[in-house]
Amino acid sequence: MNSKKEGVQTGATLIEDLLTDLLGKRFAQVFPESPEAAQAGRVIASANPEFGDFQCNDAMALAKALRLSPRAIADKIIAGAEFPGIVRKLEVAGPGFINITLEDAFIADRAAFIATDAHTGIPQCGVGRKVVIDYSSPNVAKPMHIGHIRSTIIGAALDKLHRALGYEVLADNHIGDWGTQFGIIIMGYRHFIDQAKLAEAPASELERVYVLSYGKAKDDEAWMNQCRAELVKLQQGDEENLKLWTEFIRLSLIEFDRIYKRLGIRFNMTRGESFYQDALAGIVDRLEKAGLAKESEGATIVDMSEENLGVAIVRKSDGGFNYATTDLATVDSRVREFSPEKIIYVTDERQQLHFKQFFAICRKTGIAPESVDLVHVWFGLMRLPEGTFSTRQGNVIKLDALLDEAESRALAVIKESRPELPEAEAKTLAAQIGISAVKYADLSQDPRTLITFTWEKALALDGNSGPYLQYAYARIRSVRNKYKEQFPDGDPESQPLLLNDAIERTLALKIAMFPGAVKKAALSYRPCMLADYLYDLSQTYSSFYQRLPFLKAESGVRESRVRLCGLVATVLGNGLDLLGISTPERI
RNA sequence: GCGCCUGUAGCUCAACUGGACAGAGCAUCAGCCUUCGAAGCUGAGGGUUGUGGGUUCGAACCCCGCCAGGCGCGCCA
Repeated sequence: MNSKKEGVQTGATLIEDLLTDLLGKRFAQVFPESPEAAQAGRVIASANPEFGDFQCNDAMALAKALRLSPRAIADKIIAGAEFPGIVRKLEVAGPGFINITLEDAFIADRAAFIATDAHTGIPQCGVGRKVVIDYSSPNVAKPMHIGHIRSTIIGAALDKLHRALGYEVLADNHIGDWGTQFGIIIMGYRHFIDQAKLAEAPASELERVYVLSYGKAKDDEAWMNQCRAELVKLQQGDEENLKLWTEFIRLSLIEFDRIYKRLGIRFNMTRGESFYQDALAGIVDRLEKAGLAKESEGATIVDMSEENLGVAIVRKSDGGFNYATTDLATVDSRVREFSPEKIIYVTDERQQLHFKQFFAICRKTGIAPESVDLVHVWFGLMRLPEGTFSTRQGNVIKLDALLDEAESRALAVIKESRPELPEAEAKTLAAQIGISAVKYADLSQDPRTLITFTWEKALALDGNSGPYLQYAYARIRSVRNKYKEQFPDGDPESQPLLLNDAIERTLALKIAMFPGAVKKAALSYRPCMLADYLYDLSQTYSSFYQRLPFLKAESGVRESRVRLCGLVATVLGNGLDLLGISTPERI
C-alpha cells in the first residue's frame, strides 16, 4: 500500500539485513581495495533511541586495517550516502558510530506490512528444510515433575519458532520406556501394587512401587537378583512381563497426554527408547568394524580420552546396551527415515558430556553426515533455595501440583477483579492465565541460567509475566471493540499511520522489528529473545495507551492510533502463540 | 584430581554475542482511576558487573590467576 507510493519494496527482508546490505555496499564502494571493508557494514538496532534507530560500529573495527581514524572512515561512508525512502539521517557520533534514523514513512510501511503478510513478516528461511526436535522425554512409570518442565516448555517454543520460519518440524517425544528400571518395577508391581490407586493415579502408584522395590533391592541381594531376572525375561520376550510393560507404558502415556493437553503441547510422534532396541547390536557392530569400539573390562567402549571426551560405554559387561547406544541408533534412524537438516535435543546441563561424546561418534562413523547439524540445547537445573530437588528428600514438586497451584492463584485474582464472572468461565480463564504464568517464567530467561524455584516467581501475575502480556493483549482487543461500537462505519486499516508523536513512532518501529526477534530467538535457540521483545513491546504499548487518547482523538488521528493498536495485537497475539501462551480476548 | 557451566541493584533476571551514561520486574518510597480495562502508568532511591591482572580505540562479555557455587567424569538415563 504505502510502500508503492514510496516506491520502496522491501518485502520480508529484515530491516537490519536491509540496512546491512545498503551499508555493506557503501563500505565496499568507498574502500574497494580493502578485503576487511568488503565484510563490513553490519547494522544492529540502536542501543539507545537518542542515537537513532539503528547503528553500525564497523568503522571503528576497520581503523587498523585502513590506517585511518574511525571517525574519518565513518565520515567517508556517510558522505553523499543517500537511501531515499528508507533513511532520513545518517550521522557519525562518539568515536565513530554511524547512527541511522529511518524515515517515518518507511517505519509505517514496515509496521503495516506485518498485518498484510501471510507470515506476519517473518522471513521464511526454513522452507524446504526439515528439523527434528527431541524434547520433554519423560520416563515411563514416573510422574512428570518440575524437572521436566524446562525441556517441555523450551522445546515446544523452539518447535513453534522453527515452524514460524517455515521449517518442517518433527517433534519427537523420546520417552524412557526401556531399561533396567523395569525389572525393579515389575517386582514392585507384583508385590506392592494397590489397584485402586493405580486406577486413580497410575504414574504415582507405579512410582510408589518402584521406590519400594528399589529400596528393597539395595539391601536385599535376593530381591535384586529377582529384579534382574525379571528384566532378562522381559528382554527375552516373556509374555507375562511384556504384557505388564505394555500396560505401564499405556498408563503412563495417558497421564503424559493429560499434562501435555493442559500445557497445549503436541508431538508429531512418540518414539521411546524401546523403538530402537532391535538396532542396537548392529550399531555396536558398526562401531567395532570401524575400529572405534573396543573391549574393556568386559564392556564395549569408545575411548575418546585423547580428545578430552572420556569414555563412552556402548555395551555393558552384562551384554546390555545403554543410552549412548540408543541415542546413536536413534540418530541413525532419524537420518535414514527423515533426512533432516538439523536434530535438536533439549535436555538439562548434566548431559553435556554425553552429547559431545555421541555427536563425535556420529561424525566419525557417518551415522550423521556433516550435512546434518546436531544441536544440544541445554538448560540449567531447577533447584530450591535450600538445595536441589531430590526424590529421596521428597521435595520434588509434581507438574500437576505446580499447574494446580498456578491455576488456583490465578482464580483468586480473577474472583477479585471480575466477581460477576460465572464459575466455569472463571476456571477456564484461570487455567489460561495460570499456565501462561508458568510458561512465561521459564521462557523469559536464558535457558542456561540455573533456576532457583520459588512459587512467587514461577507464578507471578504482574510485572514481567505472562499475565501482563495477556492483559495488554486483552486491553487492546477491547479498544478495537469499543471503536467498532462507536464508529461502526470506520475502517482504521484504510487510513494512513501517522507517527507524529514520539511514542507512536517508537511503537511502530518496535512492531516492525517483530520478525527479527522471531528469527533471532529461533536461530539462537533462546525463546527468551522473543519473550523479551514482547515484553518490551507491551511496555511501550502501555505507555502509548496511557499517554495518548485513541477514541477521543480527532478523526484520522483516531484511525491511525486504533490501527496501531491492531498491529500491536497482531504481533502480540502471534508472538505469544509462538511461546505457547494463550491470548484470551477478555481477562 | 581432571573437565564443563555460572557469578550483574536487597531478591529474580536482561544487556541483541566486543560498543555509547549497565536495563527491567519484585520489594521500598512518592504520585496517577466520576475520560478508551489500575493484572496498568509516571517518578525516586538502589551498581567498583565475585576478585586481581591482561588484550583492545572500547570489556559484564575475550585471555590468565585466584574466590564462591552448580554439574559431570566406565557399566542409570
